[in-house]
Amino acid sequence: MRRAHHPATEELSLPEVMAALSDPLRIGLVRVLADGAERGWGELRAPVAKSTLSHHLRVLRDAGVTRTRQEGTRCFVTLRRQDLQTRFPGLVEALLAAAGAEGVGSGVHLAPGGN
Amino acid sequence: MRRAHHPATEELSLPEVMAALSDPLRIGLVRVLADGAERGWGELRAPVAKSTLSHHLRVLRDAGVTRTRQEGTRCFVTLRRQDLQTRFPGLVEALLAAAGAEGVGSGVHLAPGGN
DNA sequence: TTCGTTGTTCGTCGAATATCGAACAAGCTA
DNA sequence: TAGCTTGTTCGATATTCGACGAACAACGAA
Repeated sequence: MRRAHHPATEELSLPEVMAALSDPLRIGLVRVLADGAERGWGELRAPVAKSTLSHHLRVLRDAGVTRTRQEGTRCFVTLRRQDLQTRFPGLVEALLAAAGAEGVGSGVHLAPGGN
Repeated sequence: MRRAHHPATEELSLPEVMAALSDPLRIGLVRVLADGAERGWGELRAPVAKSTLSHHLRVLRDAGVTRTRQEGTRCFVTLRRQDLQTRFPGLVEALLAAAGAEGVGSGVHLAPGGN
């Protein structure tokens, strides 16, 4: 579990962010994180193998969409909403609104018990 | 030169549109078309082979981002801004603003003489 | 130290993408 | 009809992506 790299705000790449946000599962993850709360990795439920989920979270992290904090053997994920808003104003809001209206990424949700 | 398929407004897929807009060259094409004017294919200049340009225009068209009209042996392209705004409000505006600020897709431009 | 938990990384696979040049097709034009 | 122009389509490559299971690494607990 090497320490993950997070691009600085000024390093965010628009095409990279757009690409990260072009997958339904990743859009679902962003939706789940949209309320700004920090979520535990294990709290995230998606219909894919955990290695696949790890991959998608890495794509989001590498693009600068999310931030991962490590605590012991656990990880916590947050949406870098302010950073994204600074660099690409309105983009995430528009995406979330559209995704919500369309039900994109609805396969992703949180563990019932708040696990 | 078969007649191209254009998805209806209600058929636009958010992930597909996001994917179409995740390539610098395609973002550049959208920027060039952002003023709403219809542009001739031959007017578009990009640092790629014409078959590659044709491919990118097809990706945009298939995703519903642009509309292609054929007139004789020539093609004219427009941005489907209203359709996109209807389905994904604010998305294209946010993208254009960010791309403009970042200079994304600046390799694409119009032929000097308006060809 | 020995487990058990928690994510990451690795190796692999098939599908998709970006790119090019060449060949092609559809209309004009001579 | 014979060219010319204009894009599209067709291979051919090279690369990337999404997915999986298995192996691994880091840490806490027993």
